[in-house]
Amino acid sequence: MLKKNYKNGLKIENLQAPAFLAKSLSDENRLRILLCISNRKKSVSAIVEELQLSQPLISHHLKELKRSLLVKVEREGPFIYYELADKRVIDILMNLDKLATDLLTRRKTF
Amino acid sequence: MLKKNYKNGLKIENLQAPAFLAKSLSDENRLRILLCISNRKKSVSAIVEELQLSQPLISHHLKELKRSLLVKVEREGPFIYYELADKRVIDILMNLDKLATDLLTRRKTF
DNA sequence: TAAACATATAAACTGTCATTTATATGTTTA
DNA sequence: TAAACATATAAATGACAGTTTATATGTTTA
Repeated sequence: MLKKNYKNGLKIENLQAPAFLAKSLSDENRLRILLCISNRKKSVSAIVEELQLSQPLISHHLKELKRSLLVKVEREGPFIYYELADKRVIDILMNLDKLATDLLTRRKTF
Repeated sequence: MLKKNYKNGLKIENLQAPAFLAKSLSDENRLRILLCISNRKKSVSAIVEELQLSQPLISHHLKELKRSLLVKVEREGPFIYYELADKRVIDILMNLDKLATDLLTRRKTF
């Protein structure tokens, strides 16, 4: 029995990984965190300060981002620094944002 | 007060749209549906047949995909056809899949 | 118009998730 | 070692999402 590959390289029976990554990107606060650390690693308290969210909430989302392997963690004294594991996630975010904008524009135009 | 733009064009205070799109892409069955209609429009029953999921479940997910503007709908007689609203969503899926694969590989390697 | 078919909707259930509040762990400094 | 600080974890809560079962809507055909 032939399984379709959809020439994209995507296999219809194995979409668990991209779905899991997308779920990690589906929360606005997590996107803020990713953007916040997109240029350099930052400590939890620095992220809390920048995003004006509670420390437990930031920690919770960082844990989620770590679970999906999107961030790397590093200790330096009392501080714990988080950084992007792969900058390509920012490109994906840009593409998502562009697509969303275009889809919304089309709906309003037509 | 200057708001950072993160040179990516992404504004940290306006990530609602990409987060919403990502949420739509966060379910494996919805990704299957998107892939299933990636080449040509298909009727609901055709999708049900291909993916071997219940008809109400497919309808439910199609409604969700329509809500996020990712699919277009068209009636032809008794059939209702769904098609991709924008093929770029497939590129995004490919990038998500590649990133996921690489992240997982790295974890197992190091 | 009645029967058959395609699709959508509703209700119910279960599990998951984001957030808050409170507390614990671990590190540095005095 | 005690106090101060940085971060993580736990418990509780309310909201939401995926699935199933049952039924409704809408279209075609006999």
